[in-house]
Amino acid sequence: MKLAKAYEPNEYEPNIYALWEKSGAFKPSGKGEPFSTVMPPPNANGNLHIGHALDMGLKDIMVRYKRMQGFDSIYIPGADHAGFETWVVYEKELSKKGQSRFDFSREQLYNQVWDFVDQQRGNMELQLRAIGVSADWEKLVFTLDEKVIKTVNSTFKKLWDEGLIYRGERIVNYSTKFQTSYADIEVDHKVEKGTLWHIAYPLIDKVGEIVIATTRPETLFGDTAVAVNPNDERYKDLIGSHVMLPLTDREIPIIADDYVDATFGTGAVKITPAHDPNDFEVGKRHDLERIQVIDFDGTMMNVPDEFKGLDAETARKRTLAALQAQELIRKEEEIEHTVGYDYKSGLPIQPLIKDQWFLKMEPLAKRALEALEKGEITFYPASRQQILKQYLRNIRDWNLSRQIPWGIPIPAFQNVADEADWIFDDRVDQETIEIDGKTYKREEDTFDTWFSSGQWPFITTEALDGGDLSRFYPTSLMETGTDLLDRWIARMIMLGLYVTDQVPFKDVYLHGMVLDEHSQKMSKSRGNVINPMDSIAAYGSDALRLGLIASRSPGQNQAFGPDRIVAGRNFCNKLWNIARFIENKLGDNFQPNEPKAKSLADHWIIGELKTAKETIERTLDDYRFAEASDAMYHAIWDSVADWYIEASKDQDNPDLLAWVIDTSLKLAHPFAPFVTETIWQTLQWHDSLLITETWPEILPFNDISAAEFGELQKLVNEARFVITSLPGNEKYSLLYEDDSLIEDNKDLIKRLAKLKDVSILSQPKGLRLATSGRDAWLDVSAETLAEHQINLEERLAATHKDIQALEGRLSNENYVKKAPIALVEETKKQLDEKKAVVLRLQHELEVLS
RNA sequence: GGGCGCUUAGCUCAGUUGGCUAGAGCAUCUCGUUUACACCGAGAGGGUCGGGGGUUCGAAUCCCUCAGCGCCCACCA
Repeated sequence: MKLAKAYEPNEYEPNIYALWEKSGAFKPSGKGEPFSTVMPPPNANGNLHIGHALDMGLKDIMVRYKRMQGFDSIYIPGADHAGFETWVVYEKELSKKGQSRFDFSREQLYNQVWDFVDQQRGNMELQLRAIGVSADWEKLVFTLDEKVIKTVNSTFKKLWDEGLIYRGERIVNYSTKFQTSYADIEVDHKVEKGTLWHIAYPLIDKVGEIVIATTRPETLFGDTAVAVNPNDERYKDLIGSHVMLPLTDREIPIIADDYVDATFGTGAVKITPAHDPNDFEVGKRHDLERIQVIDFDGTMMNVPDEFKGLDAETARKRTLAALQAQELIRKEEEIEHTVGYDYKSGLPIQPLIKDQWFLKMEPLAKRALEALEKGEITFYPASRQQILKQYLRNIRDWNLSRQIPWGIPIPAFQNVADEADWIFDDRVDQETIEIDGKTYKREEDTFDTWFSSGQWPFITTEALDGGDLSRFYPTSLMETGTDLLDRWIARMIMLGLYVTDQVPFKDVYLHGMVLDEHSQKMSKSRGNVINPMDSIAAYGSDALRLGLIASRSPGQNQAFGPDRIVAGRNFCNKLWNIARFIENKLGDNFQPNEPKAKSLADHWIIGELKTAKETIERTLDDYRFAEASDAMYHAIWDSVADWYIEASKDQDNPDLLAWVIDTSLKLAHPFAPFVTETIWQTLQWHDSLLITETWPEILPFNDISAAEFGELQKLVNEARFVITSLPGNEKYSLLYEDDSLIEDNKDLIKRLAKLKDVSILSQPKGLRLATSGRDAWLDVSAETLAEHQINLEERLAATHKDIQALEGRLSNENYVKKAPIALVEETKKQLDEKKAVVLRLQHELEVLS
């Protein structure tokens, strides 16, 4: 088969992927040590972004590498219903149609979203194929699959039975925009400048007032006390007396509580148990009433008529105006404080009281910490483990319930006759159930998405049922973005240990964010988003993968631009053209025999590929993707293409040439799967798939012959350097004196250094190639030589400097005594070489003068 | 307030037990169409590795310190 002049990835990629998939290459072999990784299920609500391409690409490199190395390997794909995230997307769709969630029943909504997601999922899976993930599609798990729900429910029941689940009224982070509560880690905390208003509350029992300080005056209507520190001398006498709550006719007490910091503000705090977590706790201690004044939709309630229905921000302005009118504002102070924002809408989060399901985290976190202390999981980069530990040490209970219909229903029912009586039952398709003559009503909330995602490794590997994938649990590698350390990694470790008594994975690799080429975050609003599908269409899937992993280190955010993709594309084309040359050279009917090194170049290239192979193994085993890819890239481009292919034009060893292309393709395959497989399929001596080929074996070679080729390279390099530094574009001949290495490789040297000729002579003549250490000259004319004198002097000076440095090192007694012997020997050898160069240069200068 | 990270060539970044002349991609300059490739080849220039100090025979790499930048966590109203 004749290959086109340039590699056109789009012509081949879809067919190659179909070939792999059809052949069953993605399935585990069932032989060898297991290697497994699970896909962080992409949200089934839209398109993949560039981060996915990196995420999926890194894992795919490992899976392909391990597969070729003979591991029983699997990459388990997934799709996430992404409860809240999808819900937000779907609500937008609804509002486009002029509809809202309130127009439908829970079942209707669930079904509508299901259809929406089903459609999106197909699209997403196509995109994953375009990225080239070698995932076992038959094992795909969707987070709303029957088996997922079953496992999630049984985990919930276990937690419930063991007293780790509780339901209660708590202050929760509430999004008034999306009308659901959030987990603590879903709140964006921002430090901002704000105003601390000092407001006078008139005393009732006594003459005077007490001044409280607050940043949220609009919640004043929900105040049920004023608190001071019990040891605060200023207010000691006032404890137990009452104040009149401004703008109302309500009397509230002044109480003492240690929570109050006497040094902050005025030392007196308004207590609003329904709208502040601290006040909530104070309220519990003092048995205070909770008055909700901000409704779940974010508008004011239980307030005087003129404030009713206002949004919180407007209510704040009006409240301040009303207080101003009554001359109750004593002071305005600028302060820095943190404000919680809805990570999705950007609006402030309202702390509101709601009955919610909570998971006690402390016992789970404790086990996770123990496992981390024991080193049961290795982190890349290691520093992230510290951050995780810190998170686990300060963990708070997890609010599991979300007030959205899209998700796994919480399997709980409430006795209609007894509000406090909740039971576990998974018959969530029924609104009410009867048990022992009692009627129970279904919980309407769904689980936080991360509750199911947190069980992902043992769900996808069917570890609990002993399914045929259970040999892959615990999984080998968990690879995801640094941003998911707490919300996903931590929870998988905790729930994994809780449910399976094992850590869910051995290694965790975290990648940083893909930023745009100016290190700015990619975002639609900035318009700097690189769409992976567009890149693939323009440059090919391999180019994108190569570009993404180049120069990237774990946990580090890194800029990424078209330059890197282009470089990847160019590499693929280089590989393509190496193949074109070789196929052309070998002919259509070639069938290789046992490859064997014959020429110096043969020995040398085997050595180069050996080094590359070992470097790739060493780095990849340590997840140093960029270094591995770099080693592969330069072995193929610099060694195979620039030297070996050139050398092959003057020699004939087809068996070895075939071995070189085969080995190159194998080494490159994890990094550039499509182009390597495409080429493999065109090589007529293969009837296999590269994807399931074995990792290359290196042929025996002779070190000395390889080193001799290195000598030739040195000579060629010097000739090239000297020729380009000479004026004009003349061609020169190389003359040599009794040198069998040159004699035997005349044609090669002539070709590589672009010489007119290479010939033996009896008398030295022209310009000597001094640094290569051989008896070789270029036939440079006397006039040119005179001009060249300066060049020689410069080189002599530079060499002298090198000698000085080397001698300095060797004259240091401690260096000779303490440095490794090999290093000292190397230094000595270098010194000798440099000295020889000086002699030759000096000789040249003498001849010239 | 705690924790983590970054500062290396014009740009974006690698550099893992401290050891040859500190690397890559892109960009720049010179030359070149020799049939694998101009998505190319040959060559070159460009860095006091943020500043200062220390440990060491030897530091981009380890320690201290200063400066600048970024991220995460934290209920002080």
